[in-house]
Amino acid sequence: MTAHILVVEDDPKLAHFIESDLTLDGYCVTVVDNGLDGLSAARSAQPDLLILDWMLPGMSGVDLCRRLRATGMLSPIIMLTAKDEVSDRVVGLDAGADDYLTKPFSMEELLARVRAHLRRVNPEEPNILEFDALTLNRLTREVYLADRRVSLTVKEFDLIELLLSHPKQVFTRDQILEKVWGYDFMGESNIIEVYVRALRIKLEAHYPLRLIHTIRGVGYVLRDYA
Amino acid sequence: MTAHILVVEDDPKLAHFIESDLTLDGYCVTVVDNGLDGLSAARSAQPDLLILDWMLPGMSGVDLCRRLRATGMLSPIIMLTAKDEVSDRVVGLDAGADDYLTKPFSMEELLARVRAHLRRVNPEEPNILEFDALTLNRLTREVYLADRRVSLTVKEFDLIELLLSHPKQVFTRDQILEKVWGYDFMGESNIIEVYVRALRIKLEAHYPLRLIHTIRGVGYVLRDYA
DNA sequence: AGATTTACTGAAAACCGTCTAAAAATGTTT
DNA sequence: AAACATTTTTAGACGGTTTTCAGTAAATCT
Repeated sequence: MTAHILVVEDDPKLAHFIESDLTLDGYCVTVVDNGLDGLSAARSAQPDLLILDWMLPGMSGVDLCRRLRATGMLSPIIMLTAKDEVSDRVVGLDAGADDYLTKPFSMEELLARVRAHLRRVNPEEPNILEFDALTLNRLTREVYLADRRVSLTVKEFDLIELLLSHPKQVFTRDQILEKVWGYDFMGESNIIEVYVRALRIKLEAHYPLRLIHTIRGVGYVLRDYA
Repeated sequence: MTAHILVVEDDPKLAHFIESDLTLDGYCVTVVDNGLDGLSAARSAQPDLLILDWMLPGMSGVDLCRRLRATGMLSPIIMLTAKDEVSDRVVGLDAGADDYLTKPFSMEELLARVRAHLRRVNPEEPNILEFDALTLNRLTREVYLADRRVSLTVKEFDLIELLLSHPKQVFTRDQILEKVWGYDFMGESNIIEVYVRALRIKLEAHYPLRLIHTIRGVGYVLRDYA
């Protein structure tokens, strides 16, 4: 789920910066400090994105990039370099790099590019969610159940969208409260029950099967069996 | 289980804010107000994460950080500072800090970073646990025994989850009470026996082998031999 | 073997979570 | 401003879960 990023950087200080910022942004990060290790790490870990330094001991970032592309690596590659001549840039892109960042650069910039590339490869979450006879369209904010449109309020929609985003996965009350209502904590309230009931009434009015199930003491799930 | 956090902060007001917020988030928090105490507290308590103020009486946070790293402290360190010059940031990260927060900051921000760092160090546990014919899915909160779904109550689930997290490891009654019930102490009660029995009945109804074994005088184990 | 400790069993009691319906509060449209 | 829709709160009923209790069985020790 969370994207895995491989960083090949021999400057320990810079490597540490990059690692901590990427990690903070929620990525799973692996750092190695030379080209050979980069090659094997890339092959075994199958990262979703690679960040390679131009200059590396053993094998240069460009060579590493070329060899990875030659052996079928498709994930986006961002090159880091101290030089900014066009010729170098051409060499890098020619070797198969997708992007090119010249030192010094800000972490914001790196993070922005990482996000952009990952978004491109990993198309954002689908706009259509489906489960059993349920279909939800995030763009039109419409929900259909067995080809019949079900009209929902905002909160009802957000709730079913959450459940539909991970069918069969049990969501705790706290998770629901946080995702749908944005509350971190909330002293006793049965707002969730009220909305689950509203949804059930609307869904089960024209469909015989219960889809939203109560997991007593925990929360709720979307699934097609009892 | 619950992460232990050491806070070294000499401003009593800020220290109190941090302590109460972290405690509310479920962490076990220790607060000291100077570098020397911080050093000894860090060595004796082995915290999972440290929050150090940049400016401290006696020993600065940077020095403290450097000395801790020099003596093998591996836990993530978050520095708090009023300055935000890049040079300081570099000095801090250079001393071995993992992160850096400039005052004033919101508690949400601090909590988010704390969570992020702890998540990195303590990689979350697997969602699927298996042993013998038993399979437990933490996301769907379902337990299968020999391809047959076993429906469990919350406490039953939590108990089998604990046993399943370390098959063949004997759990004492106290451990079970703490992990499943959250009780630290409890005058005589046979809740555990009652729940073990409930689990055995449900599991052994369709499976011939006893998986939960009693270790007399100690507690219980999950294993496939007597 | 008998005494003593420890665990198991079955059922009742207490407790708590969820459902339900309706009213109150809030927001939106006409 | 009135009418309507949505969101949130309130309160009681219901039922499953959790816990306690008392009696029985099994293991350990003398």
